[in-house]
Amino acid sequence: MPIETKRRARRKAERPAEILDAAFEEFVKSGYAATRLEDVASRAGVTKGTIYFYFETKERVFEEMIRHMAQSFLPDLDRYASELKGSYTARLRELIAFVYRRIADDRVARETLRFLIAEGARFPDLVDRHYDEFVRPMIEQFQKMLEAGVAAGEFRASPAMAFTEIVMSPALLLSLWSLLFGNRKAIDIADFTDASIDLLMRGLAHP
Amino acid sequence: MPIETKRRARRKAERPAEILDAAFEEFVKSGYAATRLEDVASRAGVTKGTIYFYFETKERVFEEMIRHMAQSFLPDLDRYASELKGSYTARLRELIAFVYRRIADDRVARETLRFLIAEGARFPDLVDRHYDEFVRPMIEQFQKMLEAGVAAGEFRASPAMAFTEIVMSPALLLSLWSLLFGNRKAIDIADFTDASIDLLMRGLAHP
Amino acid sequence: MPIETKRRARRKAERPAEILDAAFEEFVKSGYAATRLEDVASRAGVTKGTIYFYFETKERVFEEMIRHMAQSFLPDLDRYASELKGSYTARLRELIAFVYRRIADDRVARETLRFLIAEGARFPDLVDRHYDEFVRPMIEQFQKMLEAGVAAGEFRASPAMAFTEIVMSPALLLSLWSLLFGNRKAIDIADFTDASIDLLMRGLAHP
Amino acid sequence: MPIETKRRARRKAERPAEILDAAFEEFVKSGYAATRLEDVASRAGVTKGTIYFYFETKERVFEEMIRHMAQSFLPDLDRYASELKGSYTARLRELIAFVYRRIADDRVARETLRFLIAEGARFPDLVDRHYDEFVRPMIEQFQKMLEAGVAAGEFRASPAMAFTEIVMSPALLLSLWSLLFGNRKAIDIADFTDASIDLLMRGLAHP
DNA sequence: GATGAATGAGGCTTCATTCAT
DNA sequence: AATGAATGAAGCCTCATTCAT
Repeated sequence: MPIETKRRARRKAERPAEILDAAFEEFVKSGYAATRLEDVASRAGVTKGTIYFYFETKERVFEEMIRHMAQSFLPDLDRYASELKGSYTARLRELIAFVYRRIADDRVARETLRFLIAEGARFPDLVDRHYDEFVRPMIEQFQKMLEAGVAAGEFRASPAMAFTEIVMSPALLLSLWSLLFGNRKAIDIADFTDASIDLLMRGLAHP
Repeated sequence: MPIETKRRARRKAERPAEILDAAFEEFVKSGYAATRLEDVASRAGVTKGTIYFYFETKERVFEEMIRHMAQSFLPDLDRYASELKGSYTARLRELIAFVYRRIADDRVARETLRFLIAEGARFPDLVDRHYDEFVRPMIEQFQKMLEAGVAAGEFRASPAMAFTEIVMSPALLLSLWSLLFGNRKAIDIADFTDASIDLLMRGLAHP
Repeated sequence: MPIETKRRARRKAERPAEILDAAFEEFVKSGYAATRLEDVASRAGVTKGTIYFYFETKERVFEEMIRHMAQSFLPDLDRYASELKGSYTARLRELIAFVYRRIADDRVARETLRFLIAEGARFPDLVDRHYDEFVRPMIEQFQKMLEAGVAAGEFRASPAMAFTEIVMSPALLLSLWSLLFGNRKAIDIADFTDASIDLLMRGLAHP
Repeated sequence: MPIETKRRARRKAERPAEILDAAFEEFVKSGYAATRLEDVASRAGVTKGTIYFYFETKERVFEEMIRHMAQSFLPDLDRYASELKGSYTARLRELIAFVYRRIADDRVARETLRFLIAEGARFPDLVDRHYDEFVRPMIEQFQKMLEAGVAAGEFRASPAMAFTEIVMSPALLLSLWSLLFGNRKAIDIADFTDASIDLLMRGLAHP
C-alpha cells in the first residue's frame, strides 16, 4: 500500500473524531440548539454533507460528542488509589486532591457538566450513562476508602458515610462557579482545595 | 368605578406576570431555544401578539421571567439570622438547615440555576445580577456568623473561613443532583442535610 | 357655549387634518408599506384607535392624505395667467417661471409625485384624479397661451404645439432630480429655470 | 464530463440570474415591500430556501436585481456617438433619437426608475451608482457633442450648455407618463420625439 | 467518501385591525 | 370621541436534512 494512501486512510479514520472535537467547541460556544451543524463542519474543515455521512442527526452528533469527550479517568483513579500508601487520612487527602485537580480544573469535564445540566431532559440516557461511568464509581472509590479508614480507627463513623458524595461537593461548587462566572469572580483553586480538605478531614476525624 | 372595569383592570395588570409564569413552565419543559412563544402564549391564555405587547423579544421574556421568578429570600434570611439565639454552633446549624430547605428543595430556584448554567453565556447580566442579589449576600451572612463564632471561641480559625461558600456546597450538590437525575436517584434530603451539617460542624469545631 | 367647549370642538374638527399631516410626514419618511399607523398616531398626538375612528383603513388614510396635501394651485394659475400683460413671449416666460417655482420647489408636490409613482398601481384613482385636477388643466393653460401666441404671430406653429407637456418637462426633471438625489447633487434652480426658458423660447420663436 | 453534469452545472450557474429575473417581475407587480420572496421563488421555479442560499436578505435580492437588470447601454451610446457623421445638428438629432428609443421605450429602464424613486431613500447607494453609471456619462456625452457643435459654429452658446440634462427631460417625461398612466393616456412616442427634437434643435440654433 | 445546492417546516416578529371600556 | 389591550394573519429568515453528482 503506497504511503500516500495510508495517510489518506488515516485521515479518513480520524474524520469522525475531528468532527466531534469541532462539535464540542461549537456546542460550548452556543449551546445545543443555537449551534449550527454548518459551523461545526467548517470548524472541522469539512462540509455539512460529510457530517451526515458519519452521523445520522444533530442529536447523534451531540450524543457522540459527549461520549467522545468524556474520557473516563476511572482507570487512572483506581490505579492512583491502589498505589497510595500511608495512613488513610493521608491517602484520602491525596485522593481528593487528585480528583479536584481532574474535575474542577478540567474544561472538558466542566462543559460536559453544563451540557448534561442544560440538555439532560432531552438526553436522559447520556446522564444515566455518566452516572454509571463516572459518578457512581467515583463515589464507590471514596466509599471504600472511608470505610477502610473507619475500620482502621482513623475516621469516626459519621453519618456522612452514607452520603459519600458530600466529599465531592466543594469540587462541584468550583466547577459551577467557573461555569457561571468564568473568570469574572475567580477563586484560587489551590487554596480552596486546601481549605476544603482541611475542613473535611477535621470533620471526619475523631473528636 | 363599575366592578367589571375593576376586574378588567386587575386582569390587565396581571397579564405580564401571568405570561412570565407560563414562560417559566415552558422554558423548564423545553429549554430556552426549544420553547415556542406560541406555547407560552396559549399556556397563559393569550395569543402570541399579546406577548409582544408586553415584551420586546423572546430574550426579554426570558430575562424578565428570571427576574420575576427569582424572589429574593434575602430578607427572610436576614430576619431569620437575626432572630437566632443560643450558641453560634446552634445558630449556624439552624441557619444552614434553613438555607438547605429553601435552596435544595425549591423547584424554582433549582430550575433558575439550570437556566443560568445553560444560558449564562447569552445572558451574563442575569448571572451577575444573581451573584449580587443572592450569592454574595448569602455568603456574607454566613461569613458574619462564622467570624462571630470564631470570636466567641466556638469555632477554630480554619482556612475555610476564606471560602465560606464551601459551607453551601452540599446544598448545591443536592440541587444539581435533582437537576440531573430528577427523582431517578433520589437522595433523602433530610438525612443528607443532617449528615452535611454534622460533618461541617465537626470540621469547624476545635479539635 | 363656553369658550373651553368651543376650543375643544375646534380641536376635534381639526383632528383629521392633523392626522393627515402626520401621515404625510411618516409616509414620506418610510413609504406606504413601511409606515406604521402607530407612528402616524403618535406624531399626530393621538392613539391608533383614533385614526380608525376617522378613517376606515390604512389605504384610506393614504388616499385622504394625498387629497388633503394636494391643494390645487389651479385657481392661482388661472388668475396669474389672466393678469399677465404684454407680449405672449413675455407672458409665457412669466407663466413658466411661476409654475417652475410652484412645482420644482415645492416639497409637498414633489413627494406627492413620488407617492403616485411608487404606489400608482395600488391607487389608480388617485393618479387619474391628479391628472384631471392638475396635469390636464395645466397643460390646457399652456396650450391656450401657445395658441394665442401663434395666432398673434409671435410663435411659430411648431409640432410641439401638439405636446404642450414638453414645456413642463424641465420642471419635472428638477423634481425627479430632487427626489432621487436630495441635495447630494444639487442643481441651481434659478439658473436651471432661466436656461430652460431661454432654450424653450428660442425653440418656439420664428427663426 | 457527462452531459447531465454539464446541464446541471449550467443550471446552477444560472440560478441567481433566474431568481433576479423573477424578482424583477414580482417587484414590478407589487413594489418592494408588498412582494413576498415566496412568490419570487415560485416564479423562478425554486423554493424560498434557495433564494437565501444565494442572497442574504430581501434587501440584497432587491439590490442585486437592480444591478442585474441595469445593463448599461453606455458602451452602445459611446460607439453610436463615435460613428456619427455629418453636421453636429444632424449628429445630435440622431443621438437624441437613439437615447429616446432606449430610455423612453424600455420597460426595464422605466421600472428601474420607479424603483429608484420609490425606494431610493432605503437604497441610496443604488441611486448614486446609477448616477455614476448612467446619468453622468450620458450627460457628458451630450455635453461633448454640444460643445463640439458650438465650436463648429452650428449651435449658439446658450445658457442651457451648463445644464445639458435639459436635453433629456422630454424623454424623462415620457418615462414618467408611462409609469403613471400606463397606456391609459398614451402618447405617440415617435411624434413626441420628433416634436421634442424639433423644439430643441431650434432652441440651440443661432437665431 | 465528499460536496453543496436545494428543500421546506417552523419560529420569531410585525402590524393592521378590532372592540370593550 | 378616544383609548390601548388584544388578536391573528402573514412574511422574513434559519437550518436540519436530503440527494444528485
